[in-house]
Amino acid sequence: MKSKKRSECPLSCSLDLWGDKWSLLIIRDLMFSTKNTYGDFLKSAEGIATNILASRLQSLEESNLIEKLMHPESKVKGLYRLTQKGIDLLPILVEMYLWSDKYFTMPDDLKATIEAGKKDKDGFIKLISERLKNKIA
Amino acid sequence: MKSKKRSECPLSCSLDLWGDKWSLLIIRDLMFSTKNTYGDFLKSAEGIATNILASRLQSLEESNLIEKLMHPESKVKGLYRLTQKGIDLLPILVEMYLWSDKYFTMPDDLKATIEAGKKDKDGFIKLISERLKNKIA
DNA sequence: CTGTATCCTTAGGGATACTG
DNA sequence: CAGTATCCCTAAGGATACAG
Repeated sequence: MKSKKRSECPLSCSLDLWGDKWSLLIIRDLMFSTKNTYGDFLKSAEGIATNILASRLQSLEESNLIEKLMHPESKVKGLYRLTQKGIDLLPILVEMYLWSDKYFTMPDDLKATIEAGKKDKDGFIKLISERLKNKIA
Repeated sequence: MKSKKRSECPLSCSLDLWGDKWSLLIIRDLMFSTKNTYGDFLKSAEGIATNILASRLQSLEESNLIEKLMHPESKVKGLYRLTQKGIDLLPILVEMYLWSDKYFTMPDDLKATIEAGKKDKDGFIKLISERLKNKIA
């Protein structure tokens, strides 16, 4: 939620930017699904509230992790996508998935993806990363 | 702070366990410094409040990310250390540092460490990880 | 010094209504 | 449907006092 800086520690600074319970879930949606609109994010399983979503989209944009574009098919709709800075969070998310895989039971629809990430982590990161970069370019 | 489960998504589950603004800072202290007591954590630069620290230590222990032992030199003191589950968070923290290195200015005392992590990430992780495992064994 | 407890303020967040 | 606004409650968290 972009809280105020607590120390010079880079880890702490990162947490101040996106270390809340919702920001990374929006990032996740933008990374691993085709979700890219307000309504898409709302529909995600966690059930984020409308006001929270709006506030997070705003703070993520202020932090330059995502950017908001005009939707090509609608005047009112925004279209959100990751910036390079946001894309660079990918290795962190991947490691989180790998950790989770060790300590939680994985939903079926994720098993294949995780397996790919486990087999060839760097390759997997590169693949997704390229895919996302192409959207920017 | 171990909030209630919002979905089956492993990423979301992880955040429910340690995705607050303080938990990872305690983990950081246990990983990259010699801090291992209540007073040590209190002294960290971010200035955590006593009640928050106590609550986080408790929830991290409940989640089996850390464990509390008797301090060998004191009857009243607790001694905290990472469990294997906690140690396994290391790659996540390392990726966070590497991301930070790209987008924040690094404090001088961290530059050398980060440089080591950048040069040989896997080796770095293995090194720290072994060091922490030896404390458990 | 290690924690616990209490007080109190603010921020997070759910529900829902509302506007374009 | 996209987003804002309001209401209201609960959780987070700072300050400080207190107990062993």
